[in-house]
Amino acid sequence: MTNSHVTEKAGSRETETAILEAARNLLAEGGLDALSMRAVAAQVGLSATAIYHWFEGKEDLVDRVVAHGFQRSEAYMRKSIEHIPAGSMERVSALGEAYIRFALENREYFKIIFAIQTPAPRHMEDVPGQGGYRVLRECVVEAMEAGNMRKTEPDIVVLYLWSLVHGLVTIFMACDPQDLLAETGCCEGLDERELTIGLFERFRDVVRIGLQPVEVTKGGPR
Amino acid sequence: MTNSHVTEKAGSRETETAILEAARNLLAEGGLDALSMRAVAAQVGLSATAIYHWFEGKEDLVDRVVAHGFQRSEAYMRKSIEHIPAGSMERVSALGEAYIRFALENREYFKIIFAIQTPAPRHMEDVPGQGGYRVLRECVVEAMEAGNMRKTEPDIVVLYLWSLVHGLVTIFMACDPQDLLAETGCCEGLDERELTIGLFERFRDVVRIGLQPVEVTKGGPR
DNA sequence: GGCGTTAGGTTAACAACGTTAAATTAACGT
DNA sequence: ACGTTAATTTAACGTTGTTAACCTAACGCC
Repeated sequence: MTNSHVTEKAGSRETETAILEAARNLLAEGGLDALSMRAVAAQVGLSATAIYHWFEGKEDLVDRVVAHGFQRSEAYMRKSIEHIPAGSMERVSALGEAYIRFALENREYFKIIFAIQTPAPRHMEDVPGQGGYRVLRECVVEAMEAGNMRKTEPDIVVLYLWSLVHGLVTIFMACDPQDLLAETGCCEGLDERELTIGLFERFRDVVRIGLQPVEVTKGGPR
Repeated sequence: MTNSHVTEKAGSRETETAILEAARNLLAEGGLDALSMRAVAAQVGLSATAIYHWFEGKEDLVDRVVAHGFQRSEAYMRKSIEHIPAGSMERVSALGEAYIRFALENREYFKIIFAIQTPAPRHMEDVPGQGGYRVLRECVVEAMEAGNMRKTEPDIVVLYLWSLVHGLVTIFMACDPQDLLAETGCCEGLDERELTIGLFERFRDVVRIGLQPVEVTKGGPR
């Protein structure tokens, strides 16, 4: 070994960790296009091919980066609701907002989850925290048991809520609907984050009414 | 010119069209990874660099493919609702289902809309049919005017519905939640399309209650 | 001490990619 | 015949992910 850069840092797993960290940083700063094996290697002070000792290939490296991101997002969401009473709709709502905030604060990472062309869809059980599904489901179940949400299959409700926040963020990352919303006056002077979260708050009434316990809607037009 | 392949087909715009068609076919069959300039050129019977006469570069080619896909999706959706009475919630619902069907029938194309790392989000006004936004807004406005949906800013409702179907499709394309749904018994023996549409139908009650006109919910817990 | 083995790298090379620039050819108008 | 234009090809470049051969230090064993 001739490279003193690595001599100082090398340990049994420290190189692997350094590679992952370099990959994450490159992704965060420059997106997927910036994430090349040569760029990662340069950051760590190795040759590009040294990475193949620790990872199967680029796809493996990216998968590992993604998995770590899933862990961080779950931790982020759990932290954002830990001070809110269990069983409340406020907790469910705060989770939705946390999902959006995490995505917007980690947009490059968030993008690649759904951008990467895997041969088959990921199995959710293999994903850390199930992509946020687990914590959302806990909150939904609690709200149902507390009588604050109508009782139905929790998984359907979880998918409904998840689809909603996920769709909102995804659309905003790909398209700029500000010109569409100009008439509503709700986007003036707001940056993307404020607008996205503001829209989510506008959705909350619809969601809350749609999910309120059945007793209240019995006299409805059904 | 030595290539008889092109001699037969060349016209002032026929080459351009052939290139676009080849790109679409490659994308549909093999996804974004299969879409290289050399592969497209081989399909048309040209050298890879001939494409640069017609397109600025690969990005331009893909943008054109995407724009065409947007047009097709709008036409698909308009066709799917043309026999359903205007102003009805059924029409809104059918639109959501059509969005999902189009996405699942054109998954590779659908994926690249949101996978492509554009420098900035697309301006919706620049997108043909505004990505489906326009036709959905028309239906929402009609439903509100007919008294079948509560009156509020149409654009908020449109974004709510769009986020929902878009999120559902996007999640399903990236993840496989079947193992999560095993307990609910709603996914047995169903393929992806049936499952996705089945879930969308399960969402409809929530959506309909959440969007019903205000008079009915006045006595609610608000 | 010599040898074989292993871990963690480097180097050399390859195929494929998107792209630029120069060269070529056919068609047209004067 | 000549100049111009459109539509291509060819040659070449830099970049990418990757494979395989090679290198070196460290270790354990005889």
